[in-house]
Amino acid sequence: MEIDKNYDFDKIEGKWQSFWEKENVFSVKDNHLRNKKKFYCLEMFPYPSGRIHMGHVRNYAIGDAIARFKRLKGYIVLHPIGFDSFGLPAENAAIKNKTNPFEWTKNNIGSMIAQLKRLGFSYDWDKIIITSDPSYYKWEQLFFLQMLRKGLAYKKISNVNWCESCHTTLANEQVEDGKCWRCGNNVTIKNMEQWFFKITAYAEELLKDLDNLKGWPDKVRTMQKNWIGKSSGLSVFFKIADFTEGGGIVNDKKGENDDTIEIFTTRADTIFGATFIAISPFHLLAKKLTKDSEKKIELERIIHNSLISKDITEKDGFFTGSYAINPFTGKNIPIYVANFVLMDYGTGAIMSVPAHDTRDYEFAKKYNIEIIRVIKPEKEQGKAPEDDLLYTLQGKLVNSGEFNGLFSDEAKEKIATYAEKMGIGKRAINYRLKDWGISRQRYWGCPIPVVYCEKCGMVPLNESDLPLVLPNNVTFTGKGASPLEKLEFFINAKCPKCGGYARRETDTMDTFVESSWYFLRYTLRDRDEPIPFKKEDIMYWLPVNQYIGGVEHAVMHLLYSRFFVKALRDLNYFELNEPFENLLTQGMVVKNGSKMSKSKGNVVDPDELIKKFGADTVRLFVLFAAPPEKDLEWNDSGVEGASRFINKFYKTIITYADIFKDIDNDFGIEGESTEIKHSHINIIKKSEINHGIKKIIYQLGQVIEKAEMEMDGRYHFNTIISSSMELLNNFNDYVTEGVQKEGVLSRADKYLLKYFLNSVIVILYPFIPHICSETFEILNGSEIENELWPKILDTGYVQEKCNIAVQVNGKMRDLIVADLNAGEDSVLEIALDSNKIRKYVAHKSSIKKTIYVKNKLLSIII
RNA sequence: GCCGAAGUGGUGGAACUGGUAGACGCACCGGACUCAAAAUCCGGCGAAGGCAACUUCAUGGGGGUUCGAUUCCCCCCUUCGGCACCA
Repeated sequence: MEIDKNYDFDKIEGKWQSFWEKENVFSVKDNHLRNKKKFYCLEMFPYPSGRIHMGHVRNYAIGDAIARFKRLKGYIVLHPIGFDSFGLPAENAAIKNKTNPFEWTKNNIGSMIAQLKRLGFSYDWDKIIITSDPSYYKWEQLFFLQMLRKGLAYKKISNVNWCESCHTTLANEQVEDGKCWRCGNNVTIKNMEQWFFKITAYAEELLKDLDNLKGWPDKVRTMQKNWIGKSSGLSVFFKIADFTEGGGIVNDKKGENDDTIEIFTTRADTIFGATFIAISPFHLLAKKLTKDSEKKIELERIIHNSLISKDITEKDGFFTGSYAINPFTGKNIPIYVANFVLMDYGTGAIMSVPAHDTRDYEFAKKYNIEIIRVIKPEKEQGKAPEDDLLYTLQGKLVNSGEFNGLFSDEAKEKIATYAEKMGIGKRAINYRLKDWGISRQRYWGCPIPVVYCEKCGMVPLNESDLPLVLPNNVTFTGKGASPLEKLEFFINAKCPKCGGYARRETDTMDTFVESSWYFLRYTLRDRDEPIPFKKEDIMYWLPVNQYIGGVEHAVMHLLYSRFFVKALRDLNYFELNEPFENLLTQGMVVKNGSKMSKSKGNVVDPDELIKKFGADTVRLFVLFAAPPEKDLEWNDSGVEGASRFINKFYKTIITYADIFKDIDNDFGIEGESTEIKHSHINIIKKSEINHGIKKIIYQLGQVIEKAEMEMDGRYHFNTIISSSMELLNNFNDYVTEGVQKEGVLSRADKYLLKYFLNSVIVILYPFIPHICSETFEILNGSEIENELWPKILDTGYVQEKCNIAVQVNGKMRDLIVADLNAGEDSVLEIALDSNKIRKYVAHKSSIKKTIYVKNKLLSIII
């Protein structure tokens, strides 16, 4: 082949990209390799916005490095890509530009595929997934029906989050700081009928299994743990007193709960200090107990305010006029409606202990409610007099009858036991996690396969009628409800049960549903098979060995996916508990300290960079500039540095290509382990090897080892790359200077130098695959894809001398040279010989103690 | 407010289980090549003092453990992230 003198990245990258594509190099198709060890490498799939941005480049460069490395290590690697193609932007574009979401999405996917291919990622393109395709969401609809049957999907009326700008409801996880996660608009509360997935049924398992996810960052595990928010405590029943200021409650005997309020507390030790009951404005009893017409207006006002915003700026409430009996003190305590009590946590009612809870304290102060102290700090500290009334930590019980003198923990236990014995309470566990609201009042999503029949009510579609295809010919006004509601031909349906008229569900599913199982679908080889995936494939490929994506999905996507896998497991699809074994959350790409965004004008366009420097350079910089979990500060001259290295690398190879042309790679070193030896024709004697070469081969060995370690989960590619740069510098130094000193290269030397260069090429291949494919071909005339990770060679290199740091009284005073593995005595001799040391240590007799770390350090204490 | 992570040269970042702080880049400075520039190559590069060899100080600040601390412990400061009336 003809070798270009100059590095022409366009030509080289184009050549290898079309080779990879034509030969389908990265497609996993061989079913007979199943006895090989597998590796499932997955990056979070993108939304097809139309353009790849630097965040994607980073995410996929990391994934590609891992995938390519594992192939070199002999694994059979599944490395797929797809598009999370349902979602609002397509619909918004349709409204704004009068485009069709199908067309818009299709075009975007097309241009993004081209960009991904131009970056040279080693995807198995045969496995591509497009979630807005009926062949994909058909299975999602099937899962929905099966979950419905199992009670894991259900519909209920409740207060849900509503985003006015996206014109749809949102799941709890999708509200950040009281705002919509997508558009940042303020979220209000609406009372609506909605579909839910019963993720709470798995709360305990989702929590417990976090402990097994050792390959996840602690940060993400903690976030999920806090999100699930398990707390154990006590449910206590407070009887409502018969006599009230308002004239007594009317017990209509409809429910026996009418004379009892159940509360939940984690601080049962403070129950003697409960001086009022606070109930949520949405609590059933709030209406019932509020008789007074003025107070009814109060209640309406508080409810109204709670619906406008999730934020409570000030504590607000009123006395209902009724009292409850504290079962421990027997005293009547007032029942308040309070805006800070959440309806959807616990029972929607609390016992309020103003002396020991900040919120209750604030409320009690505002409404002049009695404050009784029942916990004494273990150590009284000097505090301001007002603060004296509020103490929220644990301590010793006072004013608590027979429980006086106990410490909080013990008291909680005893009080719970007592309550259970007396039938006035029971131990209870509550979770902060709420069921996953999946209804979206939008068009561009997976249709929910149910109808509403006038006679039969809600009826699920027959499985054989799936997919329920999202209609194409839709007009977008951008106003009011989902366009589906106006589509007569879509809405009007036949009831699967009675055949009568039925109205179709017009809500679509949250797009997080598609991303909750796409990693399972990738495993299916033949997409025409009438199944979502094969159990056998799932059991072989899953769990994903390495998952890579942004930390912004720590709770949403990653929690939903874990739930989905458990739910599908319980629908008997497979036996798998967790989808993702190892998780890497990469940092953002930032410029001038802030996230790249159009509004800040600091966006770096990957296309322009590729045009100017090539894909390898962009990838190299992205991996070199920072370890993956950290934010990456963009730096234009840093990219030039990466480009410089790649040019130098290319030049080095072509400069020496001629020397190594006829040197084959099949050789062995005398004394090498037996199983390789017999196949070698050429055995090198250690004595034939130049010392300088032994040295760089030794250094190479250290880098191979280090790279293996990093690729085993820490993935600090930046250190591998910097060591490789050093290796190449050493090589150049050796061939320009060392050879002159040591004389002509023997054949043995050439074997080793070629091995050296090939090894460096292979080490760098995961990061800059195009130039490594090219240079490997130049040196060997074959494809690097058939190559394996380099073995460490023992050339018999012995580092005869080593540097030893000498400290006197803990301060570094000199660096001395000693024989490798020299004993302490001889090292001390050399140290005492040094002028620098002698300045501090005049006589050997003045040494009190020495500490010696072999080949490293001698610490002298005088 | 609560929980968590991180603070190292001008800059991005190295430093495996406590053992030579600043690897490898970038920027900058000097030199070579050139009519000149770019590119490339060679050299320098934490701070302060000194002609110098060298000395002192230095991993956000303060303390501690240790012969020895960027690394372990305690307190504080700053930045970032998560949760935010979850009873």
